[in-house]
Amino acid sequence: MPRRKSETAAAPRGRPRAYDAEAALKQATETFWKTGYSGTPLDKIAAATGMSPPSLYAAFGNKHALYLEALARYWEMTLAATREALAGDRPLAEALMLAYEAALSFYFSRKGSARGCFVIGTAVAEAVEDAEIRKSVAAGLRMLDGDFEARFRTARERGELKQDADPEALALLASATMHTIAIRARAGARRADLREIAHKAVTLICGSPSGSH
Amino acid sequence: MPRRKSETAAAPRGRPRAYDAEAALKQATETFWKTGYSGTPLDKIAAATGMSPPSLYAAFGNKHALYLEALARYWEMTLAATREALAGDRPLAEALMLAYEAALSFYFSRKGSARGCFVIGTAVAEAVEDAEIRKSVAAGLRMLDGDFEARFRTARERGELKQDADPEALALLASATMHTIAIRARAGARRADLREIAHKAVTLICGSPSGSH
DNA sequence: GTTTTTTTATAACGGATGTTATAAATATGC
DNA sequence: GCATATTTATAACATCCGTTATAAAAAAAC
Repeated sequence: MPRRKSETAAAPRGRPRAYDAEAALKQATETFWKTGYSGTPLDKIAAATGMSPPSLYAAFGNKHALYLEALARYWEMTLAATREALAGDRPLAEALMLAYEAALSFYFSRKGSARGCFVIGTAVAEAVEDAEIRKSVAAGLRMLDGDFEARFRTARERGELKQDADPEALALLASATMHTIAIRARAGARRADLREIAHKAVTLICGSPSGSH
Repeated sequence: MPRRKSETAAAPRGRPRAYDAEAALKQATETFWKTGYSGTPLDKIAAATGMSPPSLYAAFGNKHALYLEALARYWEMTLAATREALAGDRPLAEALMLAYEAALSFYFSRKGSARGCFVIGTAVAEAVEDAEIRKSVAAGLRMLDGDFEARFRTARERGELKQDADPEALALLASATMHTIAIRARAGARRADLREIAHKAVTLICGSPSGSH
């Protein structure tokens, strides 16, 4: 019995696409990550994705739209990772450390080379003159703040924090810790040192250490 | 009585320079600040400084050397401002707030437009692929950490902090607060909100507020 | 005033940039 | 097999990029 292909729609009429848009976006992100938006010519994107410039334009519009898509996808992935780390019944300090560990796994590529945060390493540079990028950065930062604040609020309700603790202020310090790690990773800091920094920050933020120390 | 010109050396032989290298570097910095290193063509630098490309090359070498000089000068100025804020007999929380206020006065131009930190807004983007810029960023971050740590150490000696306080860890949070402010300023945050963030962070870092609240 | 020295302005250089026109290639529908 | 539809690869495009050659301009030295 000849089974249908897994795609729901019928095969389109013309020559089939030779690229996978999802995979291409991922590789484009990797390329922007290294040299930034202004610093990355479209040739490099074409080489990294294996797509020709016309295919890139057909798939994404233009360089700017492609970058915005990469930026949006990065926010989705990292915010999801943070939320997952903060969710669940883990103790507060453990949850925070998990969030920073998740971030570090983004900041260091699989080969171990430090590239830092995509947002802070590439979007922040464009944010002043590019309103769309600035808007994306501001919205993402707000989301991160909100996720941390919600977790601290929960912690206070659970009795993990003193009743007079300020969830908003603690969230700012938690975000700040994320930011400083992102910056330091791009400046060449070693992963172990950044983990240590995160641990020191978590210890101070939570009042008392959770694990060792 | 004909007084000598203030310059010590005798007038040089050829046609006199029409530019002031110091002022030009300042204007070049302002230009890089907005659109980053990769995003700023030399034409814009020439227009901002009023210098022709050959004069720029004679004065600074090339675009890369010019940027490095701007970066070095920025570090000098901001680190000096931080040190000055932290020096003296001011209470700890007041000294910290002064340091953040000094930073904010860099992050917002005289016309009030937000541009954030020059390092985080322009150098961090290049740091991954440019070893010289990365080195400058890393060194500057280390200095900032050190200045904060020294102040916290002094505070502990003076009894402003509990005897078991960890100056290194506190310095990391103080630096992180600086970094998060720098990022948010470039993402369009208002100055008053950033001042508020700084105040919240200082309150947490110092244990108890110094001024109001 | 002529020579020498340095800086200036103009324009050029080769190559890179983002984007698009053109035509060949590869699929479906009949 | 032929017409139709879509994507591909190649190359062109106008412009911009960082950098430098060239010659005029402006000062001191003699």
